[in-house]
Amino acid sequence: MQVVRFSTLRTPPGFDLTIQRFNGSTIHSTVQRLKLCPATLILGPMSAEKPNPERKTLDERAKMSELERIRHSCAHVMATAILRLWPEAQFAAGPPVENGFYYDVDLPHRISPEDFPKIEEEMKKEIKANHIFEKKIVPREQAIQDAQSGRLGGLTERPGNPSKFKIGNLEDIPEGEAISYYQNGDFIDLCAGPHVMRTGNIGAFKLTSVASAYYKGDERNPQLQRIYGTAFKNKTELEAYFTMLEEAKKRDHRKIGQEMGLFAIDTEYVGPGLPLWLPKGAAIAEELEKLAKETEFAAGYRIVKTPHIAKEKMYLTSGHLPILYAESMFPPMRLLEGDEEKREQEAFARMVDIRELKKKLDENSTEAKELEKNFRRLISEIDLLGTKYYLKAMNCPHHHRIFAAEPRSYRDLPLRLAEYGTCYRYEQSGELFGLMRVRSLNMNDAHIYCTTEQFAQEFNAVNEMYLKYFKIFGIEKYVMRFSTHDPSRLTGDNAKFVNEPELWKKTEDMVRDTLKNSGINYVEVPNEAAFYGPKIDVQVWSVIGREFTLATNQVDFAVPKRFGLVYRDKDNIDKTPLCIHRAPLGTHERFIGFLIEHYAGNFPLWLAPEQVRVLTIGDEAPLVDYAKAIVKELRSNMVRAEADFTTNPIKAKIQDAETAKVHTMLVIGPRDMQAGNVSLRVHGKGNLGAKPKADVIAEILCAIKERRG
RNA sequence: GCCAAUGUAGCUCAGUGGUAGAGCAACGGUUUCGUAAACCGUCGGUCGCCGGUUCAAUCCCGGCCAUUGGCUCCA
Repeated sequence: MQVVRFSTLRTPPGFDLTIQRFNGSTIHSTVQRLKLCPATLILGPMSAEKPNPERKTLDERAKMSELERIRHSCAHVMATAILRLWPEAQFAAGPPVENGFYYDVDLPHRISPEDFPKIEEEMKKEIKANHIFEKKIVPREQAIQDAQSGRLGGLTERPGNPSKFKIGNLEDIPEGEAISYYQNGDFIDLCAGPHVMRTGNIGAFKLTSVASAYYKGDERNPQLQRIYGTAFKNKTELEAYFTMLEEAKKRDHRKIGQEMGLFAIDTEYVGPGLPLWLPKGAAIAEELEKLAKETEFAAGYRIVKTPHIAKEKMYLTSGHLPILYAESMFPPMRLLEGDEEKREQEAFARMVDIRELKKKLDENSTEAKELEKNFRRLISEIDLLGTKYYLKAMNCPHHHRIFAAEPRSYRDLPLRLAEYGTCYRYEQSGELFGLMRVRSLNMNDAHIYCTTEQFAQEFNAVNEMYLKYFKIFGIEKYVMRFSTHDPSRLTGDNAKFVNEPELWKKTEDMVRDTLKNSGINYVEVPNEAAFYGPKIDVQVWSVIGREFTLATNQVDFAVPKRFGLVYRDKDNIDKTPLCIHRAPLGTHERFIGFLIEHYAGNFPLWLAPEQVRVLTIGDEAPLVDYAKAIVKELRSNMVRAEADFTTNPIKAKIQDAETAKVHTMLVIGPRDMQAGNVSLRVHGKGNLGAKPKADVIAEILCAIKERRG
């Protein structure tokens, strides 16, 4: 096994990006040919033990760049400064990260950005003192003792305030591995290094934000305050970094989406995470859908349409309910039939009575407890009344019922059912993020039912479809992630995966072989599979560096069986098909959010919300008539063309069109009209001069048809 | 969901314990102009919502909602 770290994904040249964690897991891969496009890889061996994702191996540490050492050292300096201000602070982990460093600290005082100046002041003192980062190897017993005395991650011994997180960190250090301290001035930290020579080697730094994080990334652990900062070799680089951040913010899809009028999120009337597609944004979605429909029709997919809701039984059968996926689904709506409504009202009335009675009693009395029991029984009684309907969070169960709607023969396979519909997922409020993470999802979804023999070819075809799409959009920076199951989670309280050990092995091997044989680069991530089978996700990064799954391709060997899906094989025996869930364009929301940032709003002609704007110089009637005819011709050819025939000066009209990121501007003045020309101007390319009207229109139609970048 | 910060006009943002401004946008008019902003005027806000303190709250305090930055989770 190898740990994979890679750099420079969505950061500008010269800035080192290290991704240590990948959805909570360290990236593993068994492959040697780890040339992930186009990320640079640094490989290092990994210990046989299940890794703590926070922990780097010694080998990885040895390879830390100068910049990482500066940042890591700066984290220690920050801890030193925080301790000068709040000596009781307890520290957990303080590594360098993609664009800087952080240190997790437990402290009753809530550190806010207002505290940054005084922390930075202390840090400057520590840097000015130019202390040496002194390394010391100590026996484990001494380390434990120093942690208990509060000396680790402290300036002095702190009786009664042991370094509790350092004790936990010590446990993660394998037996036999050297335990080392680093000391700068009074500050001693349990740390494997490496550091710069002296605190004075930290060139320029700045604290950036404060957040919270669970100790060791586990939500059962205490929440710590995570103080983020960044550091560079010198002030120039530090300033360049902040300039870059400002630039990145300008292409944030939320900002551009607002400016260009692509979508709106009306939290008051519609709800958080439920974007409204404005006409211009919807136009992009339509284009994506058109691309998908053309591609999929040619590849033998058939479109189906299904309702947005289904009975509870559907999801109990699929396994999404009662527990596994319940949190991610909107609560059900219930339809009461017959006398159920009456029974419900009676139960409610009784509940009110019970509450009143209970108020008069001592909470711990037997009678109160009995009433409480009755109250709960009534709740569960009500819960059982009526038929529950759920908003669908995925299309697969509906598609399974389509499979079941007719008798199937092996001759029908592979059966590829595609749907362009909306699903609804109840994402946690803190997860919502512009278009990238929403609660209503328009999916380019399909399910392929096939035999084991057909699997490899079908699975490959899906992967090729991704790559074809990515080429069209010029998406080059992505990582394919192959998620497998964790055998220890097939049964028991912590069970996450269907208990079919052999099928897991078989399908995972199939996927791995398919990937290897097709030469696709990927990383393998244990324990991240869907509950019904292994999957491949395509990971990309938003402009502010947040990671997202764009496309997905999943194997399902479990759910078709639960629905009793079968086809009659050649040997006259009924067999269960495999199912491939795939969404090469992910959801429209996320894909478009990504594309907005990818293109910085400057969409290619075929995708541009407003493809052409015709601008007249002045508003004389004959000129306007000439221009109107051009708009009409374009529109009758399905070109999204708008007109600006106002009396504003042409400079102002061009300014408006450029600001709106209109792809092609056709400027028409009296001279053009007389010659049967239009003056062509393309967004970002400036004035391309006068050309015959017919030629320009033909070229526009051609470029759209060919989806030219 | 958790931790923190933020919430002033459609947008970007000033500002104050004595019920608010600017630029852009929008609208009306003047201008008839050749490739990134012509000129004049008008409209526009229960200062996120609810409650508390106060003679008086947009400002201080509390709760809620939403957003942002993270964590956890995911397409």
